[in-house]
Amino acid sequence: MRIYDTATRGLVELPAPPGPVRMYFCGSTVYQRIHVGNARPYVVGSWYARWLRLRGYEVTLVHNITDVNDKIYDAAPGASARLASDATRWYLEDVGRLDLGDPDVQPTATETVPDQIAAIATLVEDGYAYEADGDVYFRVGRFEAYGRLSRQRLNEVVEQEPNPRKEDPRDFALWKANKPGEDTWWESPWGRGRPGWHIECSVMAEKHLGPSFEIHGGGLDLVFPHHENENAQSACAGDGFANYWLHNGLVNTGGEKMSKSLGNSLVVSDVLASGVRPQVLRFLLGGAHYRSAIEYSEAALVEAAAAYGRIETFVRNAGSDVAVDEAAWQQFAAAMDDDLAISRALGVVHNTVSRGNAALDDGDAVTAAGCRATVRRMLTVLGLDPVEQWPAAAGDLHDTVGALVEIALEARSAARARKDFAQADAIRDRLTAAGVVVEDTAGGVRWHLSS
RNA sequence: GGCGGAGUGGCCGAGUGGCUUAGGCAAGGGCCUGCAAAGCCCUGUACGCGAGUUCGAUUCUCGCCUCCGCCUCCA
Repeated sequence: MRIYDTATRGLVELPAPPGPVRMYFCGSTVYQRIHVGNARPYVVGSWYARWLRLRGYEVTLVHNITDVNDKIYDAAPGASARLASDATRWYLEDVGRLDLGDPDVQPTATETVPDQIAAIATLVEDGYAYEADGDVYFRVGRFEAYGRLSRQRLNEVVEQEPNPRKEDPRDFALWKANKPGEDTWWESPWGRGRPGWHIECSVMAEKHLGPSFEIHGGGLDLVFPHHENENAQSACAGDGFANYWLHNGLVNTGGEKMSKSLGNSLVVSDVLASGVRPQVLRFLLGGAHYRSAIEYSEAALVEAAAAYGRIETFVRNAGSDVAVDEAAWQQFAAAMDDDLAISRALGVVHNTVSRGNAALDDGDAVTAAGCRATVRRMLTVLGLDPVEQWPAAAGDLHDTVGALVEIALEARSAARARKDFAQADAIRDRLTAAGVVVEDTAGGVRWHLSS
């Protein structure tokens, strides 16, 4: 199993199963509903974890929730705690609707504040940090590896707002003294305040995964300064931090990155409410290599739905499963083992679908069923198995709905047999209006409920 | 200005020093079909520009152009 590591800019071989593989992904700052871009690291993290588990690794997956932040104060003056807890609930709802199974732990920054204060105190004691007027800053100069992850040159890093409290303009805040209007705060050895963004993640990761763990992930836009700073805080003590850094490409819309601050966010809950199926959204977000940027648009969504629909139709048409085609599975697995080369893996899926369709055309039901079993096994790893998504009635002709539909279809067949096409079409139209999609295929008449 | 990434056929998107040069979507032709849907078969010869290395480069090197991200909150 190979994985691309941002720190070394190359592929590295993961230790053999069972690992362990402990993974931490930066989740979202919660002050509004998550957008499609926020969903990508969630999808990528889940898929990585699912694949590693299938390969026999012991995986622990942590996705954090940042629920204390300037943005939250700004968005809800005087009611930041309330907004944070509402938005945390929204986050969990939205991410749950993506339907990929829950991460093992989803810690919040606020529940970890005491640990953060302890971590900051240790850094101060050891001389890596200093207090200044109720703020605490990390001494960047004390950590000689600073800049190595993001390959920034320290002297080129420009500070935007000069801050006279800092010893060095590149130092960053670990603890921020309470300011007027900031209505969520904690007591600390340095007075009232709240933690900085970077220390939150460091502490949440180490609390749940230990001082040293395998993979730290997040969006490509977090490499600098966020991950660089996390690394500095956590690695300066000499007990390590993340062994590998994994970054997903961004989701663009209209040619530029989707982000809350640019105001071009497309919110996951709206997208799903508009009728886009979660599996299509996942198919779109995962269809390209996880490290490249993807463009999110109406057209992209339509294409993803068409591509996924082809696979789904085949699974619907191919009858029941028999033994998996090992050769195809091996090709798929080889792509997945190569830093989760999803596009290549999906190519194998599509090839298997084509082979299955051709077999169906030739009346070779056994080959078709084998392809179906193979496709389903591949898609299950990605949480995309169509059968699992279908309403139970569609797969079971023995329940009430199925029995009624069967009766209607028999009447239609009889009408067709006596060339009464007007009657046959009328029956089909009635079924369609009732949400039952009827298809005449090489293998006979099939039906399913429209989504 | 500094750091990093990318430019592939109508669109999306893999990949490779030459070999059968993925795959999907869309398009055209054919087959099947009462119609429709689904499916099958066929068609399209692409790698930003300019040099260089090489017997041969889309793939390696250099230069250039363009785009994106980061350097400030950001998945």
